[in-house]
Amino acid sequence: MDTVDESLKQHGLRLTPARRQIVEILMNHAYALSQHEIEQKLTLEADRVTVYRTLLTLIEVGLVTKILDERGQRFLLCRGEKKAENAHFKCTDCGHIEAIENSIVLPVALPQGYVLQNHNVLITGTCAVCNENKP
Amino acid sequence: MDTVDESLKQHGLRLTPARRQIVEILMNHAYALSQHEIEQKLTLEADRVTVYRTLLTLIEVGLVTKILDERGQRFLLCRGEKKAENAHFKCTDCGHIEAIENSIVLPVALPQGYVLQNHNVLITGTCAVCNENKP
DNA sequence: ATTTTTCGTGCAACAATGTTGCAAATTTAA
DNA sequence: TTAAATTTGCAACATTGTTGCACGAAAAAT
Ligand SMILES: [Mn+2]
Ligand SMILES: [Mn+2]
Ligand SMILES: [Zn+2]
Ligand SMILES: [Zn+2]
Repeated sequence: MDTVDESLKQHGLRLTPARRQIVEILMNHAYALSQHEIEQKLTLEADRVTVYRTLLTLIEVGLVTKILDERGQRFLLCRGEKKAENAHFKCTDCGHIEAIENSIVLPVALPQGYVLQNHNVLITGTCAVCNENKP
Repeated sequence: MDTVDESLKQHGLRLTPARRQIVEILMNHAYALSQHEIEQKLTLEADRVTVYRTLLTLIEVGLVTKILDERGQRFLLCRGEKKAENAHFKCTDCGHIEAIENSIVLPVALPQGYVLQNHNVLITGTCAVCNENKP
């Protein structure tokens, strides 16, 4: 049983072709994918609602997390313990989105009486690759 | 000529009823409004496309900035020099969104070769008012 | 291995938001 | 007051999110 199946089993999910392939796709990408991008990378035929619900399920069990983009949401595998605690960087040139490791985003000083639940940080700019190609 | 008209003039925009009222609405709110919320607060009749384009224009000239929400974008007046450099807080109870003054969010240490352009920080949690009402 | 139960999927349908083209109306400049 | 430039309303379409329900597939029970 491979890593994908183990992950699904560990989270109490049934092994279905759609789940297997979606998790595998997310495993093979270091940056966050939109639902549409995931659909395009699927070799099997899956309805977009299936992809939608599969992602909901994966988030619910903690396998996947999402971040907010200008146009909708983007999904990526939870690595390690942290969910979306990292800031994410989106290159305005190539469009790739990646988690920024070691990014110190929080704690932010919230006003008195406020309680923190979650946060979403998207930083835009240009990545190293794109900056090299056009100096 | 009131503050609204001055702002519009200063940014080289024509004075139209829609622009006047939309800017006024944003001036009277400390938190970010969705396009739909703005529409609802208008007393004059304006097509949603007009609101859409008006907001685009206001952002383009620097009068307004937007932040990303789970469901679309939210708009607020630019105060002072800073655009959306502040973090924004959204209460999951009452839904209000406000800029967090004095929030130290950046600089985030970006990897070598990366260039920063902008950032968007949305923090979710519960606000002081909501926490008082339900302790 | 077969049945039963539980869960996942496809399809249809709808909601919300974003986006564009174009003609009519409005604002500003001449 | 007229002409030029800009803004608006309307129609139309795209994208994404969301739900109900009947059917199919996976896991559990027998
Ligand atoms: Mn798509
Ligand atoms: Mn609306
Ligand atoms: Zn890039
Ligand atoms: Zn609140």
